[in-house]
Amino acid sequence: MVSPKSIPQHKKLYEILRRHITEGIYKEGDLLPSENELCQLYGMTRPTVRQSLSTLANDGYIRKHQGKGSIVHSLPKDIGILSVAGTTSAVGNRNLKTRIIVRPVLIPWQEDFMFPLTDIERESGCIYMERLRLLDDVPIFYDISYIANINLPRITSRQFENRSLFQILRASYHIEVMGGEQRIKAIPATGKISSYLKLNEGQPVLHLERKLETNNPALFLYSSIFCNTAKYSIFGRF
Amino acid sequence: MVSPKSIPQHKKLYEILRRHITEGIYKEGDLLPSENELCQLYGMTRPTVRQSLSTLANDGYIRKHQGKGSIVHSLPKDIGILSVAGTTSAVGNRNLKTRIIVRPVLIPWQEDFMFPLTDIERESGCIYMERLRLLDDVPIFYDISYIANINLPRITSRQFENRSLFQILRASYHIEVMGGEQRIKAIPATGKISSYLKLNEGQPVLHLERKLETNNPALFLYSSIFCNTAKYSIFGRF
DNA sequence: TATTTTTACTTGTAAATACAAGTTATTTTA
DNA sequence: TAAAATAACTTGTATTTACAAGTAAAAATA
Repeated sequence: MVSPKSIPQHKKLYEILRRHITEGIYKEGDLLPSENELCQLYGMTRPTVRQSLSTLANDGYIRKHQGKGSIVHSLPKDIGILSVAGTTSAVGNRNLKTRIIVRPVLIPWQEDFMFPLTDIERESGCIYMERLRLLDDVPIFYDISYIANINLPRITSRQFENRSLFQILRASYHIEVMGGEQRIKAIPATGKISSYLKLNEGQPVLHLERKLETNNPALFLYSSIFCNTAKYSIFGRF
Repeated sequence: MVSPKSIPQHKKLYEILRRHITEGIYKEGDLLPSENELCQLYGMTRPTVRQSLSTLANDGYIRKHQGKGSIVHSLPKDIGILSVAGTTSAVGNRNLKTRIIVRPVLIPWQEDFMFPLTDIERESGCIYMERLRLLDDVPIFYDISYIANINLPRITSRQFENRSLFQILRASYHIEVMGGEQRIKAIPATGKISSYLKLNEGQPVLHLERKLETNNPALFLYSSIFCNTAKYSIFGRF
């Protein structure tokens, strides 16, 4: 298993501040303590503090302004790495439910997979699952996930109801998503997709094909996501 | 006007390396010179070099590996900030054309604009233009742009054919895009959209509403983009 | 020869220091 | 009072130094 080792100071401060922002201790528009104040507070030097703030800025949690300070720029609540923004009103995180359609099973990779695979991935087999995610009991995401079976013992027997796949991977296997790539297109709803998302055949559906990189350089998370964007938009920052 | 001032060293090196990567001097998978070599080559200290590399990594041009080095991870050719990835084969940049549908004109902002506007933006008026972007003579993007008329003299009389809006803003006004946010949805093609993109009514179209931040904190670039994703996907990295 | 160990090189983390440059509030001056 | 200058903040840039940790090739060893 992965040992905790010693976590660098700049990462510790990053996690502290990120938690303070996401938990609302610092609210949107608030000014963070100045770099020198953070130095004193947490007993670090300015380069170390600046590295934490730099990461926070890159991740979109704050904006830095020379002469002013660091201003909190909190992101909308996200679902995994995706975010939804209501077209009419803001969406809380409360009414989000996850329904499992196909429990995690170990299967061989399909020949014509949407992304090229390494030999190691092919040999390891594919953990496959299908989920439906609902907002206010309206199906929004139909999500097909594919993960190479590399160092993920007992994953097929874990509870995925109302828990993010990312949360489980992070908590149980110390796997963190580092970045990734995706292809986006608009397609007409057909068969399974239209029935799961409760749309008429031919209605437009957003289709995302994504490959996520993790802190394990051999392990990628793949997913094919179909979104009903009639009521909600996908929201993104870059 | 914006004076050139003195550009920081880390930014200079960033630009040099970025150009070397995009121009193919360093190809995908190549190892960049080590940090110490770059220090010697460009007469900088390691923290300065590291800042350049850190920015390159954040922008997705390289990946850093402890003990190994920095590996080039070049992005696909982009169109503005958007990227396209062919579903069958890679797409070069050669066959890309831009057709102006509505030349830049100064108009008042519409009341129900897709993003909230500041008073300064409203008072400044809106530079409006419509463009169609074609790949191999097939219309892919129908692009409506809105820019607040803040310090952009003579912009309505510039040449936009086959030049990116971003290129012009960067070259003529020293405006650089820092980041932004977007909403994505799938909608059915209607009227003008279906005719410009040569699609049947009701066929799925990708709709992006984006707000881009610039190095001028008062200036944002807004655009509403309709994409024909029947043949090509929108490609993104994060 | 094959394995292990060592060495050299890579990036990562961290400190202490200095000055530049932008912002804001205060103070001074007209 | 109102404008201008100043001072006291803020973040930005940059150098120097040191050691930790990961990687890969070279050398030593079995």
